[in-house]
Amino acid sequence: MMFALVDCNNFFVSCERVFRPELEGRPVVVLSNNDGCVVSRSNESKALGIKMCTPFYKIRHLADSGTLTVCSSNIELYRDMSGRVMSILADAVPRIEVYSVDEAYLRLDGMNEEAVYSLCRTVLEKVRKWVGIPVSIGVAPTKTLAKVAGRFAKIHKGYGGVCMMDTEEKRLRALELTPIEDVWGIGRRLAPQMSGWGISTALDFAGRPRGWVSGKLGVHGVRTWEELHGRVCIEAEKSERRKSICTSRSFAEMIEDEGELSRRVSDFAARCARKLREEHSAACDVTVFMQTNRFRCDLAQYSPYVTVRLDVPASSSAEIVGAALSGFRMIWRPGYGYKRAGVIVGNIVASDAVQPAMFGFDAGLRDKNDRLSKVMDAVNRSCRTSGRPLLHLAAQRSVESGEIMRCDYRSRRYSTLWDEIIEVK
DNA sequence: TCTGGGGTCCTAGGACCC
DNA sequence: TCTGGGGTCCTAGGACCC
Repeated sequence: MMFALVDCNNFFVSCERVFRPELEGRPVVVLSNNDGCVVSRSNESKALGIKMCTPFYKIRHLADSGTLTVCSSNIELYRDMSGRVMSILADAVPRIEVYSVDEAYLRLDGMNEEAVYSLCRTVLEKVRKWVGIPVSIGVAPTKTLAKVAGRFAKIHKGYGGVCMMDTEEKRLRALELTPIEDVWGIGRRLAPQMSGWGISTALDFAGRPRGWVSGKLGVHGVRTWEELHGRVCIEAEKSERRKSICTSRSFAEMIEDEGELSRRVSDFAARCARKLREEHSAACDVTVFMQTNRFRCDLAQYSPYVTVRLDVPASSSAEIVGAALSGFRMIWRPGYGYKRAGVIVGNIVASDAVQPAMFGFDAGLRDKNDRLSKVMDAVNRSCRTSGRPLLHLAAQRSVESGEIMRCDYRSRRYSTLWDEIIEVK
């Protein structure tokens, strides 16, 4: 059995470059929401020493001097581009597993090495030619090893983007050359501990006895260890249905006003409800959280959250927003400047499996709410010209209404909005 | 002045039950 | 005075991922 990990290089930056070819070869970064910090870097900006998650204000001087090109994130564009890449992959093999917006695993069973290699080359070239996105592909017997191979495909030009780990010698050599902190599953917290235990490479880790790994790191560590030995442990595909859906934002300015914050929370809740309906799901739990500015040690901190339980799983905006607002009222305290808030809906089930409640929420009202949500969804689907919904509940205030979000370096919505596409032409 | 957003899984400890 | 033990479920928090 073989897995191929297909990974889009510097994905968000590469998406921007498709529509702005003049950025090729230049240092480019894409910023997070609110132009907060760096979330994607071109190789040239990595070479400048810019780290992932660097706050933008620390590198603003590079942008001002013209050294660095900065883009605000354009999530709709990236999602659209991701879909195009994934559909090419899905056409290439019988089974793919989309792991994230910029990564997917291909299952390559029953093929010999040459066939695998040639398939990977074809995929790489098609994605590059048809979508314009450069990818790296790592092939190995397990997903963790495919990640290792993918890293080599990315950092060593000699591979031409495809690295195959198809012999025992290559596996051992690759593990020897892979720092432990670059292994999938070894994160920020574990890496320093590893070095304390005298482990600096993946090979050092793989050389420890299984029992030792189990004692120190538990089942998670054992899985990684097994996978590095070439034995498949991480196979299960993610379930179809997400287990929780979160909508949250940091605010450009701190919010102190109760009404203002509750409108944002209502909006987050309505977005969660909409996402639920899009997936034909319903949720039993609605969690509301808010946070003060954790970087301002000089200010009082307060970061409460609460989960409101619904009697019957719901997906109508009215019910989800209602639950979120009741949670909001439980935890809101005056006198703080809130920098971030959000809503998480959890305990998600299929909406067609929902049993009507015998008591509690009135069935007639529920039905009315569901129908209202359907109508709103339909109207908003057919009237989306500005990227924001036309209809919303009175309690909401759209977080993307412009005046409250910063996005000074935003690219056009090249692939997703007709008015802007027409404008480009 | 200025620091993202959205997920998953595991585990320890408490509640509860017999 | 003396106060079991084991199993299961739930939850909060931590760690990881992109």
